[in-house]
Amino acid sequence: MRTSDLPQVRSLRLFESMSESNFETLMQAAYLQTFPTQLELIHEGDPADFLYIVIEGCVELYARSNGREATMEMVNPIGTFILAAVLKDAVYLMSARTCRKSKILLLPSENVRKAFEEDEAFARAIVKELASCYRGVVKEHKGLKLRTAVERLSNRLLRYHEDQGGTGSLELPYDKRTIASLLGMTPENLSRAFNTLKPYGVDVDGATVKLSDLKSLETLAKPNPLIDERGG
Amino acid sequence: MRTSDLPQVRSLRLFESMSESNFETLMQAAYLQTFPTQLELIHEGDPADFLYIVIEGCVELYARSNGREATMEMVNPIGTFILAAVLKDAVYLMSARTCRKSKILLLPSENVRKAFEEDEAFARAIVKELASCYRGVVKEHKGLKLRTAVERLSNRLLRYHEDQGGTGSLELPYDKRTIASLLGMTPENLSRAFNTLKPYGVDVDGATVKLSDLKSLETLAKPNPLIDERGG
DNA sequence: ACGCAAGCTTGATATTTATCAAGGAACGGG
DNA sequence: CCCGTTCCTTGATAAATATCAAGCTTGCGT
Repeated sequence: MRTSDLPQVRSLRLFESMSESNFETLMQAAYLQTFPTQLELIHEGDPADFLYIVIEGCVELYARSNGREATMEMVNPIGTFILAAVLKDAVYLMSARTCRKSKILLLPSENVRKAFEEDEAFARAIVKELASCYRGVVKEHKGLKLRTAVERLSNRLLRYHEDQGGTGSLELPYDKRTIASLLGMTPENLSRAFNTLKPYGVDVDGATVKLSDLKSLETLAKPNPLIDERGG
Repeated sequence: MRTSDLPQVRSLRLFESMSESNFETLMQAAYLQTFPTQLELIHEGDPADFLYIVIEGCVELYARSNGREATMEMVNPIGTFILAAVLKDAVYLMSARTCRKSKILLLPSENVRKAFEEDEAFARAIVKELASCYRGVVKEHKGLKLRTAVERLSNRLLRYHEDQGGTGSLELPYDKRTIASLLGMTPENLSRAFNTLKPYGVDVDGATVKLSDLKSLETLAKPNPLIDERGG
């Protein structure tokens, strides 16, 4: 793989405490590939052959059942996905596809598990990472069970707003239909939810959203750190 | 703690590969307590002081936001809860209360983290346990996003039925209102969902449910191992 | 046995969310 | 520049789910 990407990968919490030689061994087994947009990287139910790390671009994790499909999570650089399946040597629970041209690092499962067995620091880092992932899903699940669609949208807007500097304006990072599915609603419903939020100072123009009355939006959204805070 | 409970705890996947001396040290710091029913053991937002292990009885994990409350998970013997919060030294994301008189083992967080630092086998076992927990929540989340209330109930009945030996009859393991909340619906809706399932051979009498037409129920439920299978 | 409380069910209704159908804006390829 | 997508929005309607208000068991304590 190209050495210019290595420092980025190395700086991931997952790898930073790993021994230099184990890191090198692991990276020598890795494949760095660039994929076009909308390419299915993995399919739920398949055995976990690789651990994936998004270097550039963006990946959507989604799942299907019956005829329905739901977006589960979006993975941005530098983020990993499908760690649990790799460690358990189990099948993937989610499918993954690029949502734009993306540079992805693939680490063969066996090598990851070997590094996990041989490098204690790596094993401990994995625990931290998994614990964070676990808490992330629990928060998502809480949001879905305890909030209405409009509340989920409000809180998501507040999150994006803060992520982007809190300037009173934000850019939606994904297609609206993707955001709709991520929030557990249909695209039509997302449109209507945006309309519901107009009186709370939310103005949408394409992917740009202006928040002109944060206080009132927060009163409606009632953000809760035990649902909305990331990394906590 | 009473030594008669030790072998059970030791046999948990989490502890079985731990060194004998580290296990003993950890257990010497532990408290074994019996709690009455409906006692709140932990409250979401509080710092994670203990790792909990249910020895006897049953514990409900639940969460609140706005005025709403939702059951997140039921923990039965011998099961642990709040592992991720303990490892991250973070606050609990969920509250917990006994749903009957319960014997609980409490391991102080610091001792768990110390054992995690000092016992490599324990650290690795924790990874396996966390990966399983993670996949468990992902499955719950998929179920909620991809299935209707009636489908969730059907699949849950099929699961309980199988757990209890597949004799055509099953006992609901919790109050109906708890099951309703666990499945993400109101008690009224659960009642109606049971009525909806009558034509599929589901007959309810108190906590006893008879399944007289498994084939037809399965056709409706469309069970999916990537949602319903535990430990997979 | 009686009365009360808890848990569940049912009915009526309201709210939320999804579906279906159509139309409009934006954008890329020829 | 025009055509044909794709994406989004809107309106009408349907389905799913929640809420509110009784009422019905059941079981427990007295």
